[in-house]
Amino acid sequence: MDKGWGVTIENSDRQVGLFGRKTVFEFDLSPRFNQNLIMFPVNSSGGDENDVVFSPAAGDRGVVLGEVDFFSEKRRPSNEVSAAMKKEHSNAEEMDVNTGLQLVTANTGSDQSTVDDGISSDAEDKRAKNELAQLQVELERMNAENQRLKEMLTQVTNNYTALQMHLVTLMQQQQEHEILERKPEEKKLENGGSMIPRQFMDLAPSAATDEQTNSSSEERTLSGSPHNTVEVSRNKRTGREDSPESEAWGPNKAPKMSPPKPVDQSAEASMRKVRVSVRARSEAPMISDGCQWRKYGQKMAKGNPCPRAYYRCTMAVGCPVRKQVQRCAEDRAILITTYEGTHNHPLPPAAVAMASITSAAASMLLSGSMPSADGMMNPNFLARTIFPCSSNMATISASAPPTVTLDLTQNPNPLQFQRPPNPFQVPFPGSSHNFGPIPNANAPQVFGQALYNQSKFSGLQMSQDIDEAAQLLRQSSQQPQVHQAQAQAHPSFADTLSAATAAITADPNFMAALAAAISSIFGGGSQPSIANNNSSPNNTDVNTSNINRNSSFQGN
DNA sequence: CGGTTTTGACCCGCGC
DNA sequence: GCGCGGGTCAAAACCG
Repeated sequence: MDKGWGVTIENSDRQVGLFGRKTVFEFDLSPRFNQNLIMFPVNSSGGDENDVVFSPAAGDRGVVLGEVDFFSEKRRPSNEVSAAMKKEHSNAEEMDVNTGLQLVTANTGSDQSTVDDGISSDAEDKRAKNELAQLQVELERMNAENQRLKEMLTQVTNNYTALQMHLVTLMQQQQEHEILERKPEEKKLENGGSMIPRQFMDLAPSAATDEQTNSSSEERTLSGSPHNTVEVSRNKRTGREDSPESEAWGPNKAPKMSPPKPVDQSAEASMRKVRVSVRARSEAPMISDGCQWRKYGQKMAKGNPCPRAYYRCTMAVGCPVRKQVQRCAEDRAILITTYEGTHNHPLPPAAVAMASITSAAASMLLSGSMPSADGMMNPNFLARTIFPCSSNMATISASAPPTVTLDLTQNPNPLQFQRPPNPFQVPFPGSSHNFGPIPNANAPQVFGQALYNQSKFSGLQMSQDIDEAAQLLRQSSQQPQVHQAQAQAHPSFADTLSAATAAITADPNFMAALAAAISSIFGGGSQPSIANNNSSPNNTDVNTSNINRNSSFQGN
C-alpha cells in the first residue's frame, strides 16, 4: 500500500489505524488524557508538517470518513486543514475540501447523557454507520495487507525459483562438463523433442536419448558409451535382435560373451541409475502421472506381501522410462511408485509435471553424486534445492541405485528425503499422519505440477491462479467432505498445475495447500471411479480419466 | 483384432 | 559355485 493515512493517538505508541484512499477510521479517545488524533501519510512517521492533527474533546468518539488521494500534491493536507478540523469537530460532520476527509464525531464522554437524551434516528444511523464503517476499515485493511503479502510472496517465489533452476542448470552443466571430458563423443546425444528441460533430460538416470540414436545404439554399445551405461550394461546381458521396442529398451539383449565393461563405467552406470520414489497414500493401485504405461511384469518382493508391478512407458516406442508400483508393507495404504529414466518424447502437461520432478530430483542427485562432486555429503541441501517448499519431504538414498524418495504421506512435513531401507528411514509413526480424508493417490502428480510450474517460473512466469488456488483452499477448508463428490469433476490438470503452485506460494503451510489442491482434484479415497475400477490388488488400472481429459494420455 | 495383462521362465548381480 | 532376489521377457490369456 503506497497511499493512505496512518492514524495515531498522540502521546501514545498506539497506531490505531492505517487506511487507504477510500476508508473510514473510528477513534475513541480517552477522556483522561489530552490526546490528539494525528493523521499522517503512510510514508511519514508522523510529527511533520504534513500531519493532520485533530484534537477532539475528551471522550469524543466517532469516525473519519474519507476518500483521500493524499499523495496528490493538490490535496495534500496542511496545518490549516487540521486547524479547521480542530475548530469544528464537535458533534458535527465536516468535510475537508482539501483532503476529502469527512469527520464525524459524537461526544461520548462527560456529556454522554446529553447524547443519550437526544437519541434520534440520526444518532442510530450514525452508530450503525460507525459500525459498518469500522468493519469496512478492517476489511479493507486486511485486503490490502493480504494483497501486499501475496505480491511479496510472489516476488520471493519467483526469485527463489529462478535461483533454484539456475542452480540446477549450473550443477547439470558441471556434470555435463565432466562427462564430456571423459567421453567427448557423447556431445552428439541431444534431447530431441522432449518437453522436459534439457538440463533434466541430460541428467536423467537412463538413456533418454537412446531412441534418437537407435541406429547407432549397437555401435555405442560396443564402444561402451558411458552416457548410456545403464542400457549398455543391459544390452550386454542378452543379445536378442527383435522389435524396435526391445532394441530401444535394450535389456537382456546382449550376449553373455560381451566384453566386460570397465570398472569405472560400471560405477558410473550405478551412479546414473537414479530412481525417484514417490510415497503417497492411495486406494488406487497406481498413481496417475499423465503417462501411458504398460505392465510388463509382476513379482513378489521379499519382505512385502504385496506384489511389485513393473511398468514401462508406452507413449512412444522405445521410451526408456519405467516405474515400479508397490504398496508399503508397513502400511498398505501407502503406494510407493519408483520412477527410472527420462521420457524421450513430448509429454502432455500432466506427464511433464512428474517427468520434471523426477528428472529434477535425479539431476540433483546425479550432480551431487558425481565422483568429483561433494555428492551425498549434504542430501538435505539437495532436498531443499529440489523441493524448496519443504525441506523435510524428500530424502536421498545413498544406496545403489541412489534413490530420491518423496514422501507425501506425512503431515505436516509430507516429504522426506529418505534412505530406505537404512537407518535413515523416514519415520512413519503409525502411518497415521496423512491427509486425513483427503486421498493423495495423485499427490505426487500435484507435487509434480508444482515443480513443473516452478520450472516454468524459471522464465519468470508467475502463476496467475493464486485466486483460484485460494478459492480451492477455501473450498477445501469449508467442505472437506466434498472431495469425494468432486472425484469425477475436478479441474483440468493444467488448472490444478497452476492451482497447486499458487497454493504453495500462497500458503506457508504447504501441507495444507497441497492437501487442498489434491482434494480439489481427486476427491475422496473411496471415490467411485477408482473403487470401481480396481477391485483386485493385481489390477493396476487407474482412473486417469480424472486427470486427463484426453484419454490418449490415460494411464492404464 | 490389436492392445494390455498375466505369469512362469529366464537372466543377472550379489553375497556367502 | 551356488542360491537368492530383483528385474525382464514373452507366450498365453484377456479385454474392448
